[in-house]
Amino acid sequence: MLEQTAIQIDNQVSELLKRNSLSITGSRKKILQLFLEQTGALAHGDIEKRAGEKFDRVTVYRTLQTFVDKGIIHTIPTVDNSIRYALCKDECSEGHHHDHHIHFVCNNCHNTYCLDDVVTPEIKLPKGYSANHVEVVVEGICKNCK
Amino acid sequence: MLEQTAIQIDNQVSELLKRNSLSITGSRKKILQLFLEQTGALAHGDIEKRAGEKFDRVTVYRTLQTFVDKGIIHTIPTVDNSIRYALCKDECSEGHHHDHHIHFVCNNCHNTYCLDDVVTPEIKLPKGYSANHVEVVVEGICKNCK
DNA sequence: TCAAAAAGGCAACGCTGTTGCAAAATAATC
DNA sequence: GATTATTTTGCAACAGCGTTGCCTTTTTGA
Repeated sequence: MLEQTAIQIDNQVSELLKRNSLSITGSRKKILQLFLEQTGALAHGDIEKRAGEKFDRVTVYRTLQTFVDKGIIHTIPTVDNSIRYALCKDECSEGHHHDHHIHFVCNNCHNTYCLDDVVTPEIKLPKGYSANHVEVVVEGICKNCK
Repeated sequence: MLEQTAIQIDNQVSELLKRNSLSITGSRKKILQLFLEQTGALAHGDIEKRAGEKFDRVTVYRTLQTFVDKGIIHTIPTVDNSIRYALCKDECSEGHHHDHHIHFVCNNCHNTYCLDDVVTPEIKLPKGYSANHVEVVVEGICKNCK
């Protein structure tokens, strides 16, 4: 991956916001940047810590909600009941998430990763049940901690 | 399944508590009964509503925690970030849960079921990742709502 | 540049889950 | 069956998360 200058990232972020017809504001740019700089997923707490000195708690909540609504990020359920957020791949659009990948939580570094190349398996359900969506969360040790 | 009299259930509950070397108290009996009467899983809120008139919020929390510690119930993560609890099968013991089944959340009746017969699939992870535990939650329509 | 619209900040609130401590219930011993 | 030791409960208080309403500030678009 090529190194990007601050200005390039800034442009990338603004582009992304425009494409989703969102106003370009400080908090949105800052929070999107956090996601772009980050390989794993972010908990609300992480975001608040890193962006919270400049922005209000409420703004962070509202910004994340906006991003989820627009299909820019998606949520990941975790066993410890703390929602995490990660960037969606481009196929997602407003009100239509297509996160058919699995999620991986490292027990060592506690990062959450979207394993985009691992497709959720087919699950054979008992008679009478029909599936809409399958969520798979794997816990273990990630490649950086092994 | 045979109908059980109130006394039979009461005995069953007391037995279960004794087997786990727990004191037999009103709240524990009441909450265990709720689980035995119920096919699906229970959210904390459900339990508080149905047992909360007689017992304090805190007692419900502590009772559930005790049951989880003893391996009597297990937690189920959900997409909406509300923990649910369900009875463990007999193989579970103190500090050692073996819930290798998948969980099903109905989008219609919002019940959560343990599908004990559906085993969690093998997931092929990318190089460097190793799995400890796999959690599968399927959303859809259950057999009672189809 | 200016008005309209959108977003942010602040204060307040409700809900969830936790902790410490005293009172009550249960278990264990005689 | 009574008495003591242990466990559990209820109460009060608290911290954290997430939300809402309202007013101010920023952004947009004309």
